[in-house]
Amino acid sequence: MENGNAKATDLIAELGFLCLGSRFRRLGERLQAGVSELAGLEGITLQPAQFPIIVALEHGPLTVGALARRLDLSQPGITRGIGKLLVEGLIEQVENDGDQRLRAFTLSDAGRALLARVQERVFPLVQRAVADLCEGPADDLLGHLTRLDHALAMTPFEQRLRAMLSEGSGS
Amino acid sequence: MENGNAKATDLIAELGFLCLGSRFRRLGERLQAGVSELAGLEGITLQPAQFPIIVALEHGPLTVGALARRLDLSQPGITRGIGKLLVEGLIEQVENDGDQRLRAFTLSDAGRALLARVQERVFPLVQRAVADLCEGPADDLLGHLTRLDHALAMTPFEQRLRAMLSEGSGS
DNA sequence: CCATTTTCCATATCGTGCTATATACCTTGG
DNA sequence: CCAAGGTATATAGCACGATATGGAAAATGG
Repeated sequence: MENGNAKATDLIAELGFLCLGSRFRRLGERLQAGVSELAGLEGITLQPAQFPIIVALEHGPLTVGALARRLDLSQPGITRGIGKLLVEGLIEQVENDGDQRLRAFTLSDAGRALLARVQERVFPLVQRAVADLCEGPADDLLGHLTRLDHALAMTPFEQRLRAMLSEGSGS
Repeated sequence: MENGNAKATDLIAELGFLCLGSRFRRLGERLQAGVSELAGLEGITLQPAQFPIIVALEHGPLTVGALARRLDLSQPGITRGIGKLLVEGLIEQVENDGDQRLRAFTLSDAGRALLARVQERVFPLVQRAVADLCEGPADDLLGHLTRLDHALAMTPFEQRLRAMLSEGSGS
């Protein structure tokens, strides 16, 4: 998105409940982009969709199917995410003497270190930035979404996160 | 998503403001899938992301850039959507004697007919289904999202739309 | 008036969700 | 004990958001 200002003419927002799917996707895209940029600034190259996976693995190994159920995402999506994390050496396959169909994974030392870093340096900022974003006179869902869209148009999420960075998170 | 029940273990939902991007995308995906299926049942093969484009063209031609600004989507996304609509004969390029960089499009007769059909047969059901989905004790955004996720897990959006179809929309 | 910059659109490619289907392993029944 | 069916994962490919970049037309300015 090169146009930072959503104008007063955002048709998808005007449509309200119609095209709400597009709207959610747009929002999700922007939020993930912000998280991704912040992580990059912290030297963390993880892509946004990998975060929930490593969080899920925090307390012990899980199989592909278990991850899919835990995150309520499709199994092929998990398989893909797992592949990336394996390549980056953040997770390891767990030895398994039993059912040979199962593939369980656990965080590697590098993965645990990265998760700790994420939890210390990234998540608190994201938490604050999103909470800020969601502030305001609570109304209905559409009101929330409109406020979100508008707030994001005024100040992109990445910028909000950068602001938190420089503001008061010096660890 | 083959597992219709989100369990009580949806980690992405548990994470609250963290991973909200993934959550929005998941929701958007499901809503669009429902709309797509409903449209299919009505004999309308449009993909969900095309709806806002044809709605935007309802009141006259727009250029690629104007559409991108109107819908607050990226220009390449619009170019792609335009391409599909052209192939299906739902829009036509407008003659243009002036600036040769501009490409403006307008609804064809088929496109206008389809839009009318969408507005009559699809949008009212979507409106009702989403409104139902969003009902409940209005609280904060996360409450809304949790309710949405949960409601969608209990009864998929497609099923809700189909219910509306059989219920009382016999036009 | 020509060179440079800007604007508009197209193309290439990526990330992340999905479905459908193939494959390999396990389980079960006859 | 083997055939049939079920389950777990992988692969293929699509939809739809995005960014980055290229080419052509227009605007600008020296």
